[in-house]
Amino acid sequence: MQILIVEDEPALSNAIKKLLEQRGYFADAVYDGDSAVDYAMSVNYSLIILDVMLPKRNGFEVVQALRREGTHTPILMLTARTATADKVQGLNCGADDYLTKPFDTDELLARVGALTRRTGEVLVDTVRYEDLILDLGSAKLSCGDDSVQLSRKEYAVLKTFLYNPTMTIATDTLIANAWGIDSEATDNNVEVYVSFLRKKLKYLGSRVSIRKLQRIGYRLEVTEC
Amino acid sequence: MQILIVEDEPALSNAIKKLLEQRGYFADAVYDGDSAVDYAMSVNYSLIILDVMLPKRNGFEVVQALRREGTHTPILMLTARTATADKVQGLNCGADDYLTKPFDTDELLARVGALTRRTGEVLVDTVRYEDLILDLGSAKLSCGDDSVQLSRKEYAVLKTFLYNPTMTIATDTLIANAWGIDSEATDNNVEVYVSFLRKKLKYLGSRVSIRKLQRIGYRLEVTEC
DNA sequence: ATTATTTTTAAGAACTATTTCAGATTGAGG
DNA sequence: CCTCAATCTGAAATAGTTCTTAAAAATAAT
Repeated sequence: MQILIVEDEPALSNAIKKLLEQRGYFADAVYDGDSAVDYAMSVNYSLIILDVMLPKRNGFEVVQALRREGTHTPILMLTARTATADKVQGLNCGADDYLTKPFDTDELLARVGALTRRTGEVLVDTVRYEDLILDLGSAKLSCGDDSVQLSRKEYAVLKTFLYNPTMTIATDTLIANAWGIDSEATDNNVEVYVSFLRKKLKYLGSRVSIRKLQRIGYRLEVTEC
Repeated sequence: MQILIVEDEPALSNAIKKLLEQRGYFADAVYDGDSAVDYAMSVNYSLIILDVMLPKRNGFEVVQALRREGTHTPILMLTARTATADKVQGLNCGADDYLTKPFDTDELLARVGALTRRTGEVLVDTVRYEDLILDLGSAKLSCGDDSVQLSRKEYAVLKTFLYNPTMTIATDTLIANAWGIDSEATDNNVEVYVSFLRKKLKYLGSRVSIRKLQRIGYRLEVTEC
């Protein structure tokens, strides 16, 4: 369960991130409206927590931009004021819920829970492909009777593959998804993590392997037996 | 789709113009910075391809002038050097992408595609001819049930053939397309790659073969069976 | 604060692609 | 039929990419 936090005040942003991670969510944090749109368009988040007051583009503009692009990800808006006007404007322009600062952690978690649970009525918490099952909650990957725990990055990389099992995925796309759009990560980071994942896939004895197409990208491959 | 080429070296300018026109773009060419600004302000181009080194005003000055005038047309900068400094300066002053010379035609077309696609347009992802299917995403060539992976250069050469399946293609054209407009590649490079491709076509059992017309060029040929 | 785990960085090995070269082969013109 | 230039092909040399490992740095857990 992946959540995007859009909040320019680092202290608050970190606090929310930590809180969510404690509860088993994966959270990315960005600090302005433009990055928010970039991230939200490239990663399939289950929820976006969005401050109204932001550099570059304010929260309302971000919501509008995302909805215009066809993203249905639930959005929880944060506003510093009690102003009902903000609430109305927020909900009008496409947000799903809102919360005024300061709020307590229980309240935040309750709303996060409500909004993520709602995603598509059916709660999808695993991704399957061939003989692999990835548990999105615990990041545990299993194949038959065996299973291994994935680290956060391993999970992020593998998830990109499993969501696009037939596509060849460019290294840059993997970096954008797993490390972040404007990260400093290099091809070598991807190589290392692909290597980790290959080791785990081999250990599990899966039919699925990760193949490299030189200078193009990586793709899942299924070996018939 | 209208493109403005700003390049003072006539050979390169013409080559780019021809290439773009082959792909269905309309291209205007100008040779100095002042004309570039004049043209860009009076015609609504979808893209401007802009050399850094220019008479009268250099590329950076042109970008700045255009952005100051409120033009948002995407700009692709060309620079002769690998200098990252140029790239940074270019992107800082408002260009959207940049390319260092020498570049090959695929790379140019890919970037032109990326920059003009923002304004809509669909992406074709295979080319077919007779019994051959070339997957443009993965550079995989298939024929019936069999398929082989092509290398970068094999792909570039074969694609030129498949885009012009009935034409006789001059060796120089192949060099320009696959190695780059002002590259050092010789006829022998082409010969070697044609040889590689013939081997793969034979392996696939395709009806298509590559025929040499002495001193003229190469052409695809289909053998009836 | 210490320990364990994850992530990043770096370096060399292994692998793949490309270029170069030399000899073999082909084909046109005498 | 012979000769010369053009073309083809295989092999070696070079260049470029990807993989793996280990150690360092950062982060999380105890």
